[in-house]
Amino acid sequence: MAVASDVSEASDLSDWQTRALGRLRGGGRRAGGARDAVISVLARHDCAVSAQEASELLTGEGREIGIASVYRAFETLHSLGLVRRLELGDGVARFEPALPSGAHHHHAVCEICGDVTPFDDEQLEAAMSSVEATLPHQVSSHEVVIHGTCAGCAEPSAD
Amino acid sequence: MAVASDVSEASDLSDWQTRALGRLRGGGRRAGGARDAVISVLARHDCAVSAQEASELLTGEGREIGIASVYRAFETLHSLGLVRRLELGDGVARFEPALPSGAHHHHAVCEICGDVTPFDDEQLEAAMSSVEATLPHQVSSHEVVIHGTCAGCAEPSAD
DNA sequence: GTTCCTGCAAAATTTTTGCATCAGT
DNA sequence: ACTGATGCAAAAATTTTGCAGGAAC
Repeated sequence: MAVASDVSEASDLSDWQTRALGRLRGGGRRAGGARDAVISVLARHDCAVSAQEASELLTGEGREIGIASVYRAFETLHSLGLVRRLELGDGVARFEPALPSGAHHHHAVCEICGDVTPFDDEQLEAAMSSVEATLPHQVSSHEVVIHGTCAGCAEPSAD
Repeated sequence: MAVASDVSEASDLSDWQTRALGRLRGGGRRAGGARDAVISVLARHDCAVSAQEASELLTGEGREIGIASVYRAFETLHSLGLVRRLELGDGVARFEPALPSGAHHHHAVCEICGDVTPFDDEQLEAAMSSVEATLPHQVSSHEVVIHGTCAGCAEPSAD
């Protein structure tokens, strides 16, 4: 299956949220509203959320968080390995939960509307592993970004 | 072979430079020193050059170019499909020649020293093609970024 | 009460834009 | 001369940092 949106991921995300909160507490850190809020946004959206988006989503649900706190939350989570940091080509950093299972997906970005579609593929991961084995690097992560036009934007409608 | 640095690419790059200059002339555009300078930097470096780097390289060889002109040159070349635009994870856009053959490579970035190593792999490209076929997108390009620690930085030397 | 967190504002970066000047055709 | 290219400076956008006030333990 190419598009990653299994039901199983729902519980993974719930686990992730619990784990993230636990890791923060365990590290001598405090519960702080802003950080929990950012974690909850990530847990609900899973895929590629920017600081702006997280801030707007939270504002939309009545939970207004300073943008600096959002960036700081992302930074903290990233340094703990709890989120992946992505750049999809528009000059904005995005973050998404790093699941303990190592499960992850990649992204197809529409050059017209900017829509981001997640996908995953076993053979692609296998090929990545092979390539990584040939590099002298100690690989910690990888990301694949596909650029193109999404089905909606490519539609031969009004032309 | 994993690391892309064939001798054959040298002539590809020479061709690319000629072609890029031709395309600019053909589009009613003028020769302008800044744009030619940026093209020559890309042709010589091939791999992932940022605006800052291009500017510094040119300054280093006595050819001082305004940073705005460098950005404008990249933009023009990108809109003509002559360069690929990349983001490797540090919040900076990088550009490299888009060869007419479609030949391209990907990048491994060291998280310690920031060094960028190009690589390519046929099987990886094949896997990418397969995945792309399953997407409803009209794919125009793709990029793969591997994050990790390079051999030099991983060395168990002074510890 | 102490320590960490949060938010605002200011700063630092990267990239874009306006405008007057300069260069290619 | 005309038109587009360039450079400088200002603006815009994204991200980071300083600091005072507030919250968690």
